Amino acid sequence: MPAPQRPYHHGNLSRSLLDAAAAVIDEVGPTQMSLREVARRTGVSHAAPVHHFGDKRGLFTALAAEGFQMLDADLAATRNRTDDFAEIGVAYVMFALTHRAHFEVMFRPELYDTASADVAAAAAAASDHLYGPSVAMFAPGTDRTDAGVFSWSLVHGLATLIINGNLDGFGPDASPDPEALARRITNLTRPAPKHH
Amino acid sequence: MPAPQRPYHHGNLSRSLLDAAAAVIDEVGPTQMSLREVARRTGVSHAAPVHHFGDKRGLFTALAAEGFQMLDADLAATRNRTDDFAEIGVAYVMFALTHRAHFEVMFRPELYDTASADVAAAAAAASDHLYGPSVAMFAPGTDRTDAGVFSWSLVHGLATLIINGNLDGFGPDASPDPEALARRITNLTRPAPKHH
DNA sequence: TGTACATCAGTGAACGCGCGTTCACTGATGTAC
DNA sequence: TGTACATCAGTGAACGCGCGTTCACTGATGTAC
Repeated sequence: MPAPQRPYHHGNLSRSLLDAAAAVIDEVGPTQMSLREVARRTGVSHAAPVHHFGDKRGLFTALAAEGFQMLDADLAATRNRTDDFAEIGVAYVMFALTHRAHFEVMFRPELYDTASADVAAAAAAASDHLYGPSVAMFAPGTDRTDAGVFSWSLVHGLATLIINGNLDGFGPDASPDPEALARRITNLTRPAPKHH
Repeated sequence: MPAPQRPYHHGNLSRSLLDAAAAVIDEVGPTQMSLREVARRTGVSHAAPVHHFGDKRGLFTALAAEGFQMLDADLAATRNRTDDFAEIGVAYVMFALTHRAHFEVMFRPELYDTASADVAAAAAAASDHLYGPSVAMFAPGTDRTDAGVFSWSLVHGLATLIINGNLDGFGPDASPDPEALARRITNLTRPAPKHH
């Protein structure tokens, strides 16, 4: 007898559903993502996701948690290399661009369960990587929260404008090489070009 | 005979629909706004909007154009008072917070017709008010576009983080007085506290 | 080594819903003569 | 001043659609004994 083309049990459905969800969100945005489309792409009945995420909100919560964990990991890796905010900012922007679906979900708290312990822990850890190196950029005595909000706003705004396509057509350098753009922008926070 | 409670013709339907749309978007976001709900709130048949905007995209286009015009007016008024980027940035953030619905539509180009002449003209005028005062903040020779993208990212990011509720719980000063927060943040762009 | 049984993972039909758009229509308005 | 008629603005029923969720079910797996 021939082996069945696909076994009854998927084996890795949770993972596959998350990947498919990210792909759908990349294309149509989080609010237009449907569970049925995600199931369809995974080749599974549209009722199957219920067993893994409960409902749509559950899937978003899983994506948000995963996103903050990845962001935390990326920023930690960069910070392991340097404490220069400019580079950490570049890592933030690059995370947003390469994990656009996760990024979009993460910053729409109305989509998921923000009380989730997974989400909260990873989000706190990630934001610490931004806030920490920020204070060093400013005059002594600058409020730590203000410094953090400044840095976060800068890189979050840049990532958002690029993702939404608002920078398209604003000079030749805006789109083609976002990493170079991000590096130039975050480096503008330096008080003076002292380093050679 | 008693006067009819409401005349057959609305008289100001276009304006009323735009206002209702803004109210709905304030509550559920642009992607969840439905034409039927907008018509419902305006007290009019759900097919009525067609006569004024053609389709849903048309309504979004009208909102975007109106939004950029209002933003342009707000920034122009501020710039008439001062060329200090910090104040212009505050005006940008305050516009976003007080015209949240318009703001959200304006920066989702996929929702509306970006080729609309009304939109393009107002958007260009508004961004000029940001780009202009930005260069003055940086060392001579700084690229004008980079300086503009920096400033825009900063204030756009701050507005976005506040609107999305991402700053909630990040220190006592984050939410209660957004104008004071915005002013503190934009003032951090000053090279040194020279002015008394 | 076998067997009974609980549990887990997935199916497919059905539910009720709200949506954008189309359609034939009607009431109101304005303009040509 | 009156009348015909085109145009504009709004109605309400109907269309087809995709959605999230529920439901009774079945196939597969693992574990107790």
